Amino acid sequence: MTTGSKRTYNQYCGLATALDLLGERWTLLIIRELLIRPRRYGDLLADLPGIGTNLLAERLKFLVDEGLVRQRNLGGGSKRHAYELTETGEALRPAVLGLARWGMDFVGDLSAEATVRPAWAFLAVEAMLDPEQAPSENEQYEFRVDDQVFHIDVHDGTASAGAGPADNPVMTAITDAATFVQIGGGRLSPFAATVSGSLVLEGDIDVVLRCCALLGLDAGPVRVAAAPAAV
Amino acid sequence: MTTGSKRTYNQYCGLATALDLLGERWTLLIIRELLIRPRRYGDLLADLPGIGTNLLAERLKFLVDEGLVRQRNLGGGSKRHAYELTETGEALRPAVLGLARWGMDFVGDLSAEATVRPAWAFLAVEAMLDPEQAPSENEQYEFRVDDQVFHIDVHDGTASAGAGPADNPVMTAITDAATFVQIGGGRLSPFAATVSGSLVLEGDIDVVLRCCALLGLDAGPVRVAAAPAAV
DNA sequence: CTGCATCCGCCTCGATACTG
DNA sequence: CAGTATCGAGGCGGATGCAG
Repeated sequence: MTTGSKRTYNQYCGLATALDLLGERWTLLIIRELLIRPRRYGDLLADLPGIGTNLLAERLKFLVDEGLVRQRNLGGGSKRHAYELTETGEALRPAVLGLARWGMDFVGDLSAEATVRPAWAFLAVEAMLDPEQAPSENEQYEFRVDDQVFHIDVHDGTASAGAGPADNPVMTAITDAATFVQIGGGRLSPFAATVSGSLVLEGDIDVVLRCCALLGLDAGPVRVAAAPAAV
Repeated sequence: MTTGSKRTYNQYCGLATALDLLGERWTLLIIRELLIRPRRYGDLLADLPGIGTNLLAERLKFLVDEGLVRQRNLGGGSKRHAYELTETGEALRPAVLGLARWGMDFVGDLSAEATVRPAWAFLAVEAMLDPEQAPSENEQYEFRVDDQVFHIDVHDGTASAGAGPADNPVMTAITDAATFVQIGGGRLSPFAATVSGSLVLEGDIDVVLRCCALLGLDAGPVRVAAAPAAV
């Protein structure tokens, strides 16, 4: 903190400007966590293994200064507060989801050291949602990934994801976070996951196929099982 | 290069995986340049001031190894080749444009040391294009930013950007790169830029307003000038 | 106990010099 | 022209300390 000289690309361009704000290590992962829900400092520290306490504090202070994040006061003591995104930070959601969608095709095999969090599955569903594929039926699909429950709501040809259970789901998917990411990355078909038992689907076969299409998924050889007449 | 240990977030998540590939310094700016057009090593070095020769070589090698970039052989000597994006790398376009669009609202005043390149204006137009706002008319708008010429083609309710001049433009915008970015970031209205002479617009006023809407721009008090009856 | 600040070893970065 | 080799500076990661 001597000269205050910050490393910058010095380019008059939107992408370079965005990277001057977000390009440093851990910054976009902090944004990801806050896109899921507001968090306390300790929550972020626990959900981002390896970040180091000084870096997290420094990044948060910078993001607050730049107006992407603000502190909301929780009741209790003076130091009890949560970090949450401002409107400006929230505006990053489509861009971050775009990167996440692209990266899902590159997730490798699950190693022993890798961190897995069910909350990330919620962002994955948002990232996979293809608005063009929204079915004409008004219906809801519910997802239970470990301890996280969220849903997709299709209404008047528009699909959106939301936290918590669905009001009246026509399909329910129950699985664990690792299986969910593997399916999203195309490394595992919903059919195969159902056979192995790591995914449990409740709902009509047509509904399941509609939901898979909405998420850009190839369900696997489900049709064959349902209609053995076809090759 | 002893252990080959690469710094990774070790998170089973699409965004973390994407950042393991793209999150290091300069990487996304290299992708940006290749999204505009293929480049030689020397071109990239010239268009990315401050990168350093070793970093550029290292990043390119990594991107080639990961399958995002490939080398295309140009005629001449054996060492004459250009770098271009693979299909996988090209798939980053929407995500990168999303970040660029977000960042445009944060570009500050143009400083003396800042680099400005007219080629970036092409990506800016792509990033600003709002498919929802495509007019019903089939028409083309041409842009001449310094030495770069590109256009928007609206056809059957779909708008797309392309390099080179338009076949039959109903509007032509002539400006410099700095002015273009300032307009895109909302720091300058097309109207004000026209008054100061840094932007020259040729075309019917209705066409200009349609083009501004397509790019998410507030044209400025143009209506007042065209119809002085209104306040 | 939570929310940071300080310190230290190491790795990445940026710039220059050098080679095919 | 297209990189490789080298080295100082600074960002990062982990442990520890401390204040409210």
